[in-house]
Amino acid sequence: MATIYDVARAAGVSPKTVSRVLNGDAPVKKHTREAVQQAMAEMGFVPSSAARSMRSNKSGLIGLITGAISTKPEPLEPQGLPDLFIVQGIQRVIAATGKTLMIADTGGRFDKVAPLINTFLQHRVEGLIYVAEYHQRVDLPPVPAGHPLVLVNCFDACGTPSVLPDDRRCQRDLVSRIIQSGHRRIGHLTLLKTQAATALRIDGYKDALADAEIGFDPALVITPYPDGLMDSQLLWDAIDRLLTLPQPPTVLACGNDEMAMRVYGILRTRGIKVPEDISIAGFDNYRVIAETLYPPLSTVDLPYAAMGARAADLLLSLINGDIQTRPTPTLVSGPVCWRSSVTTRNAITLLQSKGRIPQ
Amino acid sequence: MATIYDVARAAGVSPKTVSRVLNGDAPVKKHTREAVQQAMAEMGFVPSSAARSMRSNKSGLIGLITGAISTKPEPLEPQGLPDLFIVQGIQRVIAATGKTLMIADTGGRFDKVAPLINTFLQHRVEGLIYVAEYHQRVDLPPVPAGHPLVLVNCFDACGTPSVLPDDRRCQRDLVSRIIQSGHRRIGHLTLLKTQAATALRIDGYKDALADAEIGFDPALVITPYPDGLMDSQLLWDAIDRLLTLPQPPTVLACGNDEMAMRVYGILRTRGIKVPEDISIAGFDNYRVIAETLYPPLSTVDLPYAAMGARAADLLLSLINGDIQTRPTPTLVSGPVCWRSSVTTRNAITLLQSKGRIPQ
DNA sequence: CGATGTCATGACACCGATGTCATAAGCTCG
DNA sequence: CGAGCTTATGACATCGGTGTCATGACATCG
Repeated sequence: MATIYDVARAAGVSPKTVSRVLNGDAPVKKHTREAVQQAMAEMGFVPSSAARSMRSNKSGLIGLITGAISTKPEPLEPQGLPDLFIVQGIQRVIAATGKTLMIADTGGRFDKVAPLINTFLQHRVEGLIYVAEYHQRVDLPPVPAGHPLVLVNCFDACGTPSVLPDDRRCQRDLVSRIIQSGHRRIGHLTLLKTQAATALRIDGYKDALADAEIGFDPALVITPYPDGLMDSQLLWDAIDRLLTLPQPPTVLACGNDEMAMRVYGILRTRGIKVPEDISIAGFDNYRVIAETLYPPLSTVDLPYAAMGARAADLLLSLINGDIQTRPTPTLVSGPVCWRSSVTTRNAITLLQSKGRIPQ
Repeated sequence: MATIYDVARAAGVSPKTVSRVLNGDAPVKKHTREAVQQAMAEMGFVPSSAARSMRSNKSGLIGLITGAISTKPEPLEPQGLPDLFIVQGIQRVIAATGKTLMIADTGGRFDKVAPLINTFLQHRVEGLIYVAEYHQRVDLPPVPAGHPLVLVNCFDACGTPSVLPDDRRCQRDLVSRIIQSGHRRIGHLTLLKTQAATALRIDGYKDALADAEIGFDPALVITPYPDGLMDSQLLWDAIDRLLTLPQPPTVLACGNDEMAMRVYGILRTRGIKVPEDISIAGFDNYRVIAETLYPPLSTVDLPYAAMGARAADLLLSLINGDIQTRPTPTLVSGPVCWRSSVTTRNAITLLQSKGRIPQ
């Protein structure tokens, strides 16, 4: 591969002049410049970023660690790959700055994180991003000082800057929108209790109820898969428990769009129509599901790409030294995506259930 | 950041000795080695791969270009992100060799491919992989000689080594399995005619029919979205045309799992039961869909991860010079995933439809 | 006209590893 | 005991760019 020395010889100038043409950091006579450019083109010269970064101590690299790209232990968690959208968002912002992203995944094994960080440090990355597969607490191996690190979709105990989904606000917005449509009894099928998002979303659910001055009924909140095993029978049992309540819910707000999809299937085989008999809402706006289901699913968009973009911006600020550290996590929320899986209950029904009009 | 010179000074040895400890390529007295290792640990020394690769002319980097990680122009094609699984497979193989993967995406814009290749060349990648989003022909900008390139999920006119899904064989296997279950009239809802996979799959469909000595009826093969616009009405029209045939199909083999999912929804709103009234099969084994649908979807696994792994193996061989070029594309197929969306028709029905038993 | 300044270019050192060769110490063996 | 060998270590050049400083050719100005 040709070097600036080869180019310099061919163009009859010094290597330094070639460097100047490359970077445009000092004036070069037009005639000289063109000779150099022609030589570069003829020889197919491509500058070596290794040599460049060695001298300048700037690699132009950003390291990204995720479990996203890898299959988990098997079987693949059908999580919905939200982390991939986070990577998208990061990629877009980083690419726009001319830096290059190095992506590595842990293959699901946490003990690979330290070696991966080491590899990145060898490449002298200017910053590191860690993307978790779902909202969780993590405990990363220590990163030497002077290497900015941003966590996305996760947080740690030592106040590392992080970008998190605003589960509470999203759930609140969704439930508020449902209430606005006239529903008063809202069932909530949660994800696992162990997931950080679950408690936050229950808080958001309660917030929305409180805003509308609706009392909270714990019987309406159920965790269908308490042990993480996704069994249709368990899901039906949970739904059944809700539907046989003295005052059954008119809508089921599911922990995510995938669960909503399962609920669709189960209800239909039981002869219950969606949304005529009962309304369904999801969470995540996992579009392949939400837009393809019939009827299309009302859900709330967890803006994973935006989270990624925010994280990248934050990292770039840290690299530039614009800001020091941000101990408070950055919360990102997304819009409610209203489709047709939740019916509008009319005002009379609404007022009746509020007790303002006798039934 | 500490260098081997700093370490050498701290340990009272020469830089070269530190290098020997690092690489273990020459004997070092135990006492000396331990002193060096301790110094390295204390100073948090991490070798610079830039310096290393400059001297050795080996970067240990593999460049991967894809549109996978990026949102397309908007709206996001709900393709199913198969290319991400390809990236998984590549990642796993590359990581096992100790090399590092640099991933960049085109953001859907083809004109970004050339600059991305250039960036990778600057980093002196040892090889390049291009991953397409769906089986297609591509025409990449030229890559300078001496840089191995492998195409995945795509091929070009100049015989660049490529790894492709064996659409024909997969479709044949799936249809054969359907025939084995007693079906004789098999509807086929194809993807776009412009997609490379479509013609191959129709060939596979015909192969399976021929194997079972069933005549091919062109009326059973329909492209529901001829213009690429996914409209439920168009899909219903296509299904309706099939169901109103003199001899309607007993099963619908869909172009992919997502289409199958839409078909589920549409049939149900028309009061047609799956699989009692009509069986459905998909394509891709997009698990979030295939396993979550109710009933779970019979489909065929396009082993994207395996394709990625094969591509990475192929690239590594090219880098090592083990092989020259492989002008024939490598075809990869996957197993039929039999679930419960296709019913078994009993032998009498089968024989009747073959005309061997009078009805 | 000479002092001063600007422009275009080159010489040279340097970034941090490693390959090559040299060398000192220790050992074997005739 | 010294030639010859192995072992452990160091000096130095090198990879391909870029930062620093120097230099020669002109232009400007008092």
